[in-house]
Amino acid sequence: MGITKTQIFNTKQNELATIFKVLANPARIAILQYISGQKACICNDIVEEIGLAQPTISQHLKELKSIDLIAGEIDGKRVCYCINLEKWKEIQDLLNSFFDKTTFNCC
Amino acid sequence: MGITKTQIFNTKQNELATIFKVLANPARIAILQYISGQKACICNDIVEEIGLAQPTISQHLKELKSIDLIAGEIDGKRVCYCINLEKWKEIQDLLNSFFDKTTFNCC
DNA sequence: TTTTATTATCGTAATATTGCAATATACAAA
DNA sequence: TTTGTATATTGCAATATTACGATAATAAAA
Repeated sequence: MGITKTQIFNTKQNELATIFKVLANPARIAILQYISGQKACICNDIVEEIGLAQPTISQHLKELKSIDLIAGEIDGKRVCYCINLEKWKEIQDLLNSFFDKTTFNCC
Repeated sequence: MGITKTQIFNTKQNELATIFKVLANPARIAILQYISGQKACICNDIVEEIGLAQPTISQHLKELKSIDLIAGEIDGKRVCYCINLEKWKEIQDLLNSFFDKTTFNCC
């Protein structure tokens, strides 16, 4: 049905899945890598860098913002997107916790 | 278009996205947690445990198998799914490497 | 004010994903 | 062999995602 039965699962499971979903796209991975690689605060050279249309990039940025992975700072007519370090580390910890807790094998 | 322009991105970016995509579903998270929580080798009590139809679970298991996150051992008419510890840790390392390399902020 | 540049939103087309009923397959037990 | 049980596959309906053209919104520059 294309719809996920979130009611069946607990909050943590759904939260984890949501985070993974935001990261589950090479364009968004590339955007994150590009933003983090810049020393100065960079705006939408991202569009030129990535090679997707401006509305597409804008939409991907919105999804990254939806879990606070990045933040946009308005600078005149430009917007500067930066990685939200606090959230970034929080998510890394959350994923590691998932991987560590799920490491026991049954065979 | 629902289709991702993978040609635009490099192998590592696509690989990362694929891994995230497999994990981007609460049912698959729950399956992994359930499998790893069992001391004995557990088969499809998963269907009963999770609360989705058998074909649905079977499909999710197939996706988890597609990146070797789990392996299925045939035991008579039953199949025992276990976490592939080696791959599991490999993926955890890969994700940590992504998070570590992408930690520099621009603002 | 008009123009230009930057970013966001809307609408839409194409493809992907989720979920399940029906069915097929494989194997063990009777 | 037949029956029952466990798992996989197929086919389909519903919804989600990806991408982009057109357009709106915003702000600086002319």
